[in-house]
Amino acid sequence: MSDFNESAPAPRQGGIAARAMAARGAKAPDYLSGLNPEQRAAVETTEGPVLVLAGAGTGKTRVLTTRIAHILATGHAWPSQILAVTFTNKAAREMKQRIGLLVGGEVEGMPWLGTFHSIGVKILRRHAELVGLKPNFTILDTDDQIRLIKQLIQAENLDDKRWPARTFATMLDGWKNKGLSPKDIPEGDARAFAGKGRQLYADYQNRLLTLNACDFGDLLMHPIALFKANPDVLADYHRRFRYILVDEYQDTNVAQYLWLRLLAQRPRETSAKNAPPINICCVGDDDQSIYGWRGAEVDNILRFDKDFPGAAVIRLERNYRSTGHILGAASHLIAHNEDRLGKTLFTDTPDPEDPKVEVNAGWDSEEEARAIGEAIEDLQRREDHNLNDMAILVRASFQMRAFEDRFVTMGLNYRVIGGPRFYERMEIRDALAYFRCVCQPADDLAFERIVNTPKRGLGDATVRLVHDYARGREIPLIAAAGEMVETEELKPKPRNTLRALVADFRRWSELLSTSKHTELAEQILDESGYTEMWQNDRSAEAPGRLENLKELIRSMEAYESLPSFLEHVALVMDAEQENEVDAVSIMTLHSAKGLEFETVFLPGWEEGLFPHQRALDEGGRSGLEEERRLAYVGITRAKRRAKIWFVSNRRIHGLWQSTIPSRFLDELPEAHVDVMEANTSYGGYGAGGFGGYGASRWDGGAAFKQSAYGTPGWKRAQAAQAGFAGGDQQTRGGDGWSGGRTREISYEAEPGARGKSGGTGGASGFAGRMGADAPRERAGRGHNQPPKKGLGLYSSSKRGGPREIEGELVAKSVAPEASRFAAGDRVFHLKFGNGTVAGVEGNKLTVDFDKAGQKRVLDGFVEPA
DNA sequence: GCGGTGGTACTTTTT
DNA sequence: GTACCACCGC
Repeated sequence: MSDFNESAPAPRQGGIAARAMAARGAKAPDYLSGLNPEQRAAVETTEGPVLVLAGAGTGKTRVLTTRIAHILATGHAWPSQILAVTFTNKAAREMKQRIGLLVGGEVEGMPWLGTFHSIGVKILRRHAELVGLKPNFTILDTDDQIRLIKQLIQAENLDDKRWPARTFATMLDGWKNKGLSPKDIPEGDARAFAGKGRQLYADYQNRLLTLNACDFGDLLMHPIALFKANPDVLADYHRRFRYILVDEYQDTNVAQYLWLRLLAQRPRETSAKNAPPINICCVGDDDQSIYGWRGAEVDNILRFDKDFPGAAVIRLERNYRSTGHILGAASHLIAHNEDRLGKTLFTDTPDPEDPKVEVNAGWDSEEEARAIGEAIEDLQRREDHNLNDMAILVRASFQMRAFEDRFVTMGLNYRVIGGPRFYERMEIRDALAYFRCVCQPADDLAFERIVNTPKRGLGDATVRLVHDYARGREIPLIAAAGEMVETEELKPKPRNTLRALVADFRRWSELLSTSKHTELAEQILDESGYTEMWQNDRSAEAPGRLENLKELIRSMEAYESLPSFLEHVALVMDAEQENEVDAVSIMTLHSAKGLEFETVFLPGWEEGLFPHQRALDEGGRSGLEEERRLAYVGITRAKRRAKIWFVSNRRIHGLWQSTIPSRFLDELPEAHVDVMEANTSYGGYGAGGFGGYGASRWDGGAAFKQSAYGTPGWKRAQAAQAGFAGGDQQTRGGDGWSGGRTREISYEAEPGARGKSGGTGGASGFAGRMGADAPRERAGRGHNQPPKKGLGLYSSSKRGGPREIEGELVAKSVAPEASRFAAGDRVFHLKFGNGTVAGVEGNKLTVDFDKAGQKRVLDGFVEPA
């Protein structure tokens, strides 16, 4: 293994360079100034295992990057001797950039800074043959994986409806997260899939080997197996990596843990007695572990000092991000968790002017969206607050819809973070499949994807024949196709088409070494008819897809060849997005981790949604604790303002349910919280206990500031709700949503509510807000009346709604001013396509779309056709 | 090869 | 309620 020839001997700790540094060191180097004592300890404790428990906003990334700079500056190691792993490409990019700021170009010499997966590939490419792969193996994405599994399930003669490939893929993922190979999986799992669980897993792995392919899990599994089976290889890495740094350690799964342990610990009976130690430093926050559901083991961080005896544990608790109220609220909340190492965040700069955390109540999700929209405009107007500094963090993505709808009608710029990503779009995947076939003619999955895209008359029947032929001879599909077109086995028409296609691929492959890769890529898409397919497509998405294809080619410029671009794409499924327009961000709590905003809106704090019922049902207490950590993450994203909302009615799976406030609200400390009086809103929790949780201070009006809850309006409203919810209960049943936490409607508490069916009495309470008839209808029918109102503009998002076009689809005109369009104009809309303006009202247009029918849209969303 | 229909699922998401 | 998928019929 002379892979490491470039690795010069490490500067030893006692070495001259290091001592010189130390001697000079009374005066701390620049990069250390500005660190607080704990941060500095975390940076300077270079030797031995170190666990840095870095609370939210305590300068975690700074510590990590400064530590690396320090190791380099003091001559403890060369850049190539540092292994630094992150979870996401984004984190890796940021780290690299920040190290660059500290040490300059030296960061370029850090080949081992990257995600677990990218480093995994790197290792695997060097030793591919040791696990039965060729070094140019392909990395499958989830799509390919599922198609492959499906084939295997069918090959086993299992009903793929009863045994969906998706489910198997999830199990597979779980096994690989735990580092289990087919022989290691639990008996129960082995018996899954009609007793074929283990068999299928083994088949799947074999199939991957013949395809010369890996899935994401294998990028960790293979290196682990490789290290175990080849101690000499592992020893080489031991010699190489002097310093190992791990970001977000609380998110590591078992496989990643095993991988790290192999790299960080020499076997005890090592011959290299005098070998220098390997120093591992893990940075994380147990309170921000929110990925248990995808295999992360908080336990890894909780157990660190047992795994690495003598570990120094350094706590970073000084928070530089948020106000005292926000920290107070978040800390008090998270203190309800039992399984934690315990940290208390504090700030040095409390300010009496700081706003407390707000809790607001609303009637339903539409009202919630409206009120938040108003709050946003208010901040914008009165405080000159940038939209870019505000975010709405939701528990589940279906919540986004209400905000999108509302903001579109308001003309408020927004951006949805984390929708379907660039490389996941159909057209991009198709294009990539073409490129893969050209670069790796054995990539059957890619070939299957595009044989008949665009439609060229090579349907299932033909493909099956080619498949059988290929199987029989154990050759790839393209090769099989190439042979078959010379025989009589196919009917003339498909034979000719297939012959042409095979010839195309052959030709493109030959151009691989001579043409410029961007030109070749374009040529492939043109000659295959793929571009044309979208040009001929009259649907509204087609122009966007063509644009995406162009963007794909453009982004290839940065790479030197098609294969190197494909590798990048396989590992980096996100694409950078612009932040140039001022817009409110809407995203899930999960995707908010690591971000910060001046103002954060946290809607949907209701039992069943947050904490999510499923987390409770499936995860029990630890599920609840993870939900609580999610809440903690949410609150700590805010620098200055956190505004929490809950509503009393929400539609889940199509049914309107009455909901009760989240238990997390009760876990917030009163001292740091303001309960807002509902002014434009009605939030009703007058009656009833917190089923099983005793009284909540949200149950009564008492806790509400300047309570309006004694007023007649409030009482009527309450009555209306009791009547409504009472009826609602019948329809709800035990459908999983309600679980044991169904709101107990307390007629006793509000006797007047009964019989009257509440509605009419409540009307005045709602009038002007809900529309005078809404409550009557709701309460009167007694169940499942959607508190429907409003125009239902923008029925919005199937995939490809605003979410997909993200950032481009923010309304351009915010102020309702005269429209630049007039009736009769032809216009184009990113989502609805072409249409004719039927009417104009300020900046709102009524447009008859050719495809989508008549819609009302803001003129900022369309352009002249 | 398509388009309509019916059945089903429906938290969170990276690589 | 709705979105997606799979299947069936033309």
